[in-house]
Amino acid sequence: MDLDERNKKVLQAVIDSYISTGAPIGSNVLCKRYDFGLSSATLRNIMAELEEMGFLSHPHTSAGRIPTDQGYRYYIDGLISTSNDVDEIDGQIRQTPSLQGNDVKELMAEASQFLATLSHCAGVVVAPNEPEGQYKHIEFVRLRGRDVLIIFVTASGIVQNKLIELDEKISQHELNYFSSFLDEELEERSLLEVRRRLVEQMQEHKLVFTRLMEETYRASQEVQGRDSEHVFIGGASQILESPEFANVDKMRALFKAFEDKYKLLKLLDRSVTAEGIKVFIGSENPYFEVQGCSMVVSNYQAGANVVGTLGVIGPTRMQYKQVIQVVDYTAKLLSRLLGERLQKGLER
Amino acid sequence: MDLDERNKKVLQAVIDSYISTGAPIGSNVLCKRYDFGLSSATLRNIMAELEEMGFLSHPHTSAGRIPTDQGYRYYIDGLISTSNDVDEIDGQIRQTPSLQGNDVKELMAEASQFLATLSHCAGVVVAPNEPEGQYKHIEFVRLRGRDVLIIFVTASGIVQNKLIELDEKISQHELNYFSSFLDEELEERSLLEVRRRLVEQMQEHKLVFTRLMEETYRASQEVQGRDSEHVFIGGASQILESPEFANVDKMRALFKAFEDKYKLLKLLDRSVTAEGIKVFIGSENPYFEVQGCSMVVSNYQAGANVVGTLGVIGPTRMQYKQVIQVVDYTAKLLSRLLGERLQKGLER
DNA sequence: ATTAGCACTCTATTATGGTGAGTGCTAATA
DNA sequence: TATTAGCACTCACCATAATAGAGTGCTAAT
Repeated sequence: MDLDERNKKVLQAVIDSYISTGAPIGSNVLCKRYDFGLSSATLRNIMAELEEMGFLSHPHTSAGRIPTDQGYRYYIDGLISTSNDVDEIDGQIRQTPSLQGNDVKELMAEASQFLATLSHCAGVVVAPNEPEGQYKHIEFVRLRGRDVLIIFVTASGIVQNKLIELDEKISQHELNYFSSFLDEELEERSLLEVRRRLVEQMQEHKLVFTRLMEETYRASQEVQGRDSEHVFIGGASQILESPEFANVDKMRALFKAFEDKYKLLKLLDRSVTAEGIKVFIGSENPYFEVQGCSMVVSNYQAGANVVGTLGVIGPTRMQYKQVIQVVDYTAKLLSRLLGERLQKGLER
Repeated sequence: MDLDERNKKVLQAVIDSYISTGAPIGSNVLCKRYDFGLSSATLRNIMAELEEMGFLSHPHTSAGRIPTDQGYRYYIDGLISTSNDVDEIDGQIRQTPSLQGNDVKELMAEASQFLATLSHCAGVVVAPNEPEGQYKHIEFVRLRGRDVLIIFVTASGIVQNKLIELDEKISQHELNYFSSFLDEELEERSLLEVRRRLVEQMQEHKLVFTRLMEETYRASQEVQGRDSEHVFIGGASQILESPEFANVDKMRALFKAFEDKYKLLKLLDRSVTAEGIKVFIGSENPYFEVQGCSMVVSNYQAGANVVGTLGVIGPTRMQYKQVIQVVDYTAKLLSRLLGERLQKGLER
């Protein structure tokens, strides 16, 4: 399905126009606004052709053309492959305060807000999941005789805490002993190894500590858990600004979808397999039921490993050029920040 | 401004009807649906009187009556003082899964969701703030030479962590020493005392530890911090179900307001001074600009102290009876759970 | 004091016609 | 052969008008 150079230009123009005005565009306006050296009649023929091929459509007989999802797809594929232009949003990014959260969760929340502000879409960030992440420290704090607070720390500074109730009393002294034991045992291991090691240990020592080990095991799972607490949505109200969501039912559907963070999580996790920016247009995404939405997503890294996903959700008619740049920038920014944190955790 | 028994009944009926149907009610329908033993003409006179007094109003000449904010106020004041009826929502509450979060934050998020589900409004919970809360433990984890992770734990099991960079290198051994020192020094003290003590200590020891103390001080502030991270909103999309928000602009305004959690925080913190349920109707609340909203809020406790606020935000036309019961129930439930946690932390 | 009756008011709904942007087709043109 | 001018036709959109119906306020009778 390849297009003539001229047709390509016309398609581009139609989509550009539609993206910026939101109104269907007719042959006359197109002819006047862009300089094709062609008459409106010829444009009409071309547009009819593009419609035939599935790139454009008609809201009704006497309206102008609007892009179909397939049209957007063609447009964006062209965009991504040739996106070496100067950063047009550079100025905006400079003006926006950067991320500085201490806590990883804080950082994620800020990043989602950052995305939203710059893209005028809802920003979504899935918190890091590092099976290769390194164990750093475990701490047990005895509260009452049988109640113990477990604090699990990874090298990149993620802290997971958990309140449990043991079957038997245990002293703080014993807890400290056990914590040093684990620190020594698990030092420098990856979370995956940590869990394997814990299982082995549990089979050896069939003691009081078994329960503690079990819970430590759970904590190590939770630290890289994939539940709704690990999804951050910022600036959802940005979407409400766009006229395509000036419809009450659509809004409702959208916010319902946002509340089901778990689904969103699965969606984002599955969507992004390869590295780099990915764009999902309208119906292309089977998991997100809301009509007329697109997603622009990317991976981010901590050190050498891809650990999470971030992106934006907005109307299909969005400013893809800018949005792609913003998502790309944010992914790189977050990767850099996490990389730094990781460095701090690993060096000695 | 006291009402005749008969007028009271009519007002009650009008508001009941309006709350359940959402449509202005006329004298004819009122006459047929409720059994006053009065003709529609008499009701017309009464309604005109109630309007005169400011309890009812007219959308336009030939429409039925709807309650004013003042009308609601009267209605609710009567409601609260006489709310000793059987729990009508009892069944629903039993069917709804209860709160079980481990982490305090998780618990708060669950509570906001719980409120929303039962009240069909947005649920809001402000996380506990306990100046009287007790210090339990501090832990310093050395990451790289100058980077240290501070973990601050209170008796009720709240964990606050913070990543800092010192000016000088420091060994894990020194950190452990300092942590034991602080644990001994601050044991059993309230957060308020902890901060006072830290200031004193800082003046005595003008050493490397000063920076650590400073940051410990900050962590102790943050643990009872009052920033946007401490506000939990659940089920905001519930509000979208009600027809009064079927208006796009209102929706927008509402969600904008929800995103400004900081403002919401101040609003809730200020609103509730006395104990017990409070209801804010429409314009009564000067800080929340969205028109047509009411709030039902209550305090909750940890042990003997009031530590936080929770409630719901919904359309002025909400099922106050049920909602009040739900908010009351949730506040008590949360108080109980926090009380239990606190017990665990304090006993030895 | 209450009620029946009635004229009046105002919204909501439906019907109607005009307007204009845009198309598709045909015939003329380069 | 590709392009263009011209023209009839379509259809959403808007404003206006007409109608129906719910509800009121007032007056006079009970």
